[in-house]
Amino acid sequence: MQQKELDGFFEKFLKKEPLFINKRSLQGNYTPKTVPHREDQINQIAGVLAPALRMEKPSNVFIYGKTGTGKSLCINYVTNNLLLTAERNKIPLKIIYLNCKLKRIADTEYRLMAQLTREFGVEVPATGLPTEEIYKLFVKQLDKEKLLLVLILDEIDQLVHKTGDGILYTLTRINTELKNSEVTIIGISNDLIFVDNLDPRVKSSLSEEELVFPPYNAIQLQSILKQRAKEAFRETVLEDGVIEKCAAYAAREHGDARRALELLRVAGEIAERNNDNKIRIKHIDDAEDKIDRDRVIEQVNSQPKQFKLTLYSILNVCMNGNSNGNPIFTGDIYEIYREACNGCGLKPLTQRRVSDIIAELDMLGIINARVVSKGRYGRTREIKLAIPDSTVPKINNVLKEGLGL
DNA sequence: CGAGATTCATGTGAAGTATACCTTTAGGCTTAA
DNA sequence: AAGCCTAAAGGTATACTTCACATGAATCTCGTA
Repeated sequence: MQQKELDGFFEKFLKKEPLFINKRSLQGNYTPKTVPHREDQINQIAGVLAPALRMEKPSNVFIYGKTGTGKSLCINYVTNNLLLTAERNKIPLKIIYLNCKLKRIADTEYRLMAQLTREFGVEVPATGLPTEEIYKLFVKQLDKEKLLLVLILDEIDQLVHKTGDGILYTLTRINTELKNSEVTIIGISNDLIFVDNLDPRVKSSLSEEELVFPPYNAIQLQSILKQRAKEAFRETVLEDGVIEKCAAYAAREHGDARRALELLRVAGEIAERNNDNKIRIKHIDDAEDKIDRDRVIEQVNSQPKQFKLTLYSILNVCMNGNSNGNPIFTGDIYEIYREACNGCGLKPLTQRRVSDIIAELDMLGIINARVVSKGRYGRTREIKLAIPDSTVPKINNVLKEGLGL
């Protein structure tokens, strides 16, 4: 009986006209044929990088802009084309893109160099070797034959925040050690004031060219959405006002185009799942919830156990005791944390370390933690959840599962 | 009443430790001439 | 004697701990008006 039902379901699914023609064009890593509202930036990047085709080292570039303002997209767009031309003309050009935020991949000097070396097809151990050794290995690989390397470091501010600007210094100086090859560095940062704390030597050599990506406004977002929607959906499936609403939502959050596109895509998926033949405005609201939830859950899940446990403790303190938005403090959390450690057989870390973990959770945007002085009553972090209440229980479950509680 | 000293709870920096992993080296064993 | 394997020695990166000092506004203290 159950089987029959399922059969019917699949049959119906097949007969139904799909909403999507090409879902890919709404996905994050998709590079469209044209990038509207970013002509200036693209031209500038192209202008800077073009000398590479004559085997001259392009200037280093520094790019600022909030998330979803098209930084990665434009870089991708330009470098892809550059690479094509280079291949056609047999120019030895290599482009490496690295996101420095990725835990355990490129978040320390050693790991960054190791990852770069791996890009040349050389396996390097995750630990054990001196960083210097890896550096030499990388230089050797790079200098084996004439090559222009364009190194794109995304979210470079995170890296510097964690490990200081020593890496950038070595990287900007690497050209002096190379005989055949040359390296151009493109740094991407969300943080506009981050450069000010850099060693002046690094600063000047890294930002030979600077480029700012302003946020998209609602009108621009609309046109982007329309362009992509045309590729993604069949013609009649969008209810009036859907695009406008997506754009408005995203404009509200510093013009984040990635978010707008995701909103539209997820709304489509929800509509499809509900057997609706149109994407309606209410689907967007559902989509917004779902995206927030999924993003946080994914982020939470990729954290190490101790981070999860710390977050779990924060969640518990927030929900149980003084729930209604009252801030909570490091001390409270550490107490609960210790208890929770007993609960799941994990060895408790020191408060010192937990304090650092809380700071990192703050950096990730899962919580808001602010150092406040409470006068006579000491000094502590004031911690608030940065995730919507509706998703808290779900995340709590995810954490419990991950910790075996 | 107000200026300065005190105080609390924890932030924060530096140095040390444990662990996991790496390469090098020396010793011991096997093998083949 | 040469070749190969193994274990010890000596090294590193990373996550964490230990120690010690820094912070900064509420509160206290005490001199002065």
